[in-house]
Amino acid sequence: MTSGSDDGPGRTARLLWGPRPKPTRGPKPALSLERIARAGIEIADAEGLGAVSMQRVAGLLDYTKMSLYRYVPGKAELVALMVEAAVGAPEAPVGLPDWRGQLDHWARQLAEAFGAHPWLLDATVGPRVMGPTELAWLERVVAALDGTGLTGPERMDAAALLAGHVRGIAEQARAAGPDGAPESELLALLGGLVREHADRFPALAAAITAPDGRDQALDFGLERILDGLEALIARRGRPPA
Amino acid sequence: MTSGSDDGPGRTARLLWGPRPKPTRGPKPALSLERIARAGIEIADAEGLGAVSMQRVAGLLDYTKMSLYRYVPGKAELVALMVEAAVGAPEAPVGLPDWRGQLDHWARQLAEAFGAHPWLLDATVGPRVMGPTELAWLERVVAALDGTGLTGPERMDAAALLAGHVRGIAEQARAAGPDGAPESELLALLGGLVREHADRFPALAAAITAPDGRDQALDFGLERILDGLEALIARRGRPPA
DNA sequence: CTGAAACTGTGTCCGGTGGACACTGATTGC
DNA sequence: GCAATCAGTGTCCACCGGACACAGTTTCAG
Repeated sequence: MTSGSDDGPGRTARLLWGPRPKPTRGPKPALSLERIARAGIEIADAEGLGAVSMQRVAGLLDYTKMSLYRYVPGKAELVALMVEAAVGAPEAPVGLPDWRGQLDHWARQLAEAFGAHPWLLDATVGPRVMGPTELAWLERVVAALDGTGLTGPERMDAAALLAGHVRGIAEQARAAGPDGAPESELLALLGGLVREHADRFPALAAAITAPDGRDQALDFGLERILDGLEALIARRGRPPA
Repeated sequence: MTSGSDDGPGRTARLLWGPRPKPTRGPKPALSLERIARAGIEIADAEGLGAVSMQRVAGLLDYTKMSLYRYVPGKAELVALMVEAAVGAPEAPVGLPDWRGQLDHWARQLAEAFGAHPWLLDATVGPRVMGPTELAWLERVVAALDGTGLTGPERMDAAALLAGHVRGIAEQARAAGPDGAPESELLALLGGLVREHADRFPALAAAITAPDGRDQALDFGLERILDGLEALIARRGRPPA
C-alpha cells in the first residue's frame, strides 16, 4: 500500500533507491540519469531552478523533452536526482575525534554545498523523499553525536538545528549576492527602507549601522548552537548526584 | 537607479511599502489588495501555494484574472502580499522583561504562524523583499536583545538563527502531516528505507528506533540556542578582567 | 534466419500557467 | 457636456508538464 505503483513519493523513492530496471531488449539508452541530472544542474547553476524545464534540459542534451520521460517519471523526480548529485557525498570525518569539531566541519561543508548550488535551497524545501546521499549527511551528524549521552531523537533534533541554521545563512548569503558583495541590490533596498521608516524599526535601524565585515553569521550561530549542545552534554555527563 | 520603474524587487517594494497611488478619476475599484490577498491565502491554506494562480484567485472573487493585474503587477507581488497578511503582526512583548522569555515567546509565535499557513515555508524562500509586517518581526528580536552587550550584527545573526530553527522545525512538522501524526506517509517511507539500508546508516537506524512522543524538536533547539546566547551574554557581561 | 517482442526516441495534442494588449464602459473633474 | 481617466474584459501568445500513439532499432526465441 505504501510503495505501490502510485505517482506519489513512492515513485521518487523507487528512482532514488530502487534497483535500476535491468535493460535487456531494445535499443541501448543513449542517455543516462547521470547525464540528465548533470544537464539540469548546469542550467540551475547558471539561471536558477526556475529555468530548469523538461525542454531546456532536453535541449541542452540535444534531445526532445519527451525522451526524458523514458528515464525520469516526472519533473519532481528530475529535481530529486539533481539534488542528490549536487550535494555530493559528505567527506569522511578526517581525524577530529571530538563531536564538536566534526559538527563544525560538517556544517561548513554543507554551507559550501549551498554556496556552490544556491538552487538547492529552493529544491530542498517542502516535504520530500530524501535520497541515499542526503541521508548520508544526516547519518554523519547522528554518528558524530554517538557517545555523548544524547538520545536518538535528540540527535535528530540537533541535526535539524544545525541544518536549519546553515540553510538560513545560505539564504541570506544568496540574497546578498553571488559573491562577496557586488551590488547587494536587495540588501541596499531593505536598508533604505529601514532607515526611511526608522521610527517604526528603531532597534533594527540601530543594528544595521555597522556592517563590520560580516560573513561571520555562520560562525556566530554555529558557536551558539555548539555551545548550547556542549552545555547539555556536560549536564548529562554528570548524572544528577 | 535602485528604485526606478523596473519590474524587479523595486516593484514589490513599492507595492508593500506604498504609498498607495491616490485614486481620483474613473470608476471606483471593486476589489482591494486586502481582499485579493485573503482570497489567495484561502486557496493556499486549503491546497498549498502551488494551487494559487491568477485565475484561481480571480475565480474565487468572481472576477477575471486580468482584472487582478489592475491591483497587482504580477504573481510574485501577490504572493508577497499574501505573506504579509498571513504572518500578521507579532504580539507585543507582554511583560517578560528578560530577553530570554521574549525570544522564547517570539519563536513559538512564529512556529504557530508557520503551522497555520504551511505554504509560508514555500513563499518565504529565496531572495525577496520583506514587507513592513515581516520586518516588524525582525525588529522584535533585535529589540529584545537591547541591553545585552551584543553588537548590532550579532543581534541580526541571532534573529536569523532563531528564525532558521523555527523554519526547520515547521518544515519537518509539515512533512509529518497536517495534524499530530495521521498517516505520516513520508516519514514511514523514510524510516523503512533507513531500516532497509541499516548497514549504510547504522547511527541513523539506531536513532530512529524510539519515537518517544516528539514535538519536542522546537523546544530542544530553542533551549540550545538560548543557552548558547546566554553563555555569550554572560561572557560579555564580565569584561576580560 | 526469421519473426516477434521489447524498448528508445519523436510528434502531436491537451489543459493550465503568467502575462501583453486593445478594448468597452463607467466615473469624474473641468 | 465633454474629455480624461481608470476598472474590468476578451483575446492572444509563449511556455509549462505531461498523455499518447507511433516509428525505428535492437535482441531474443524459435
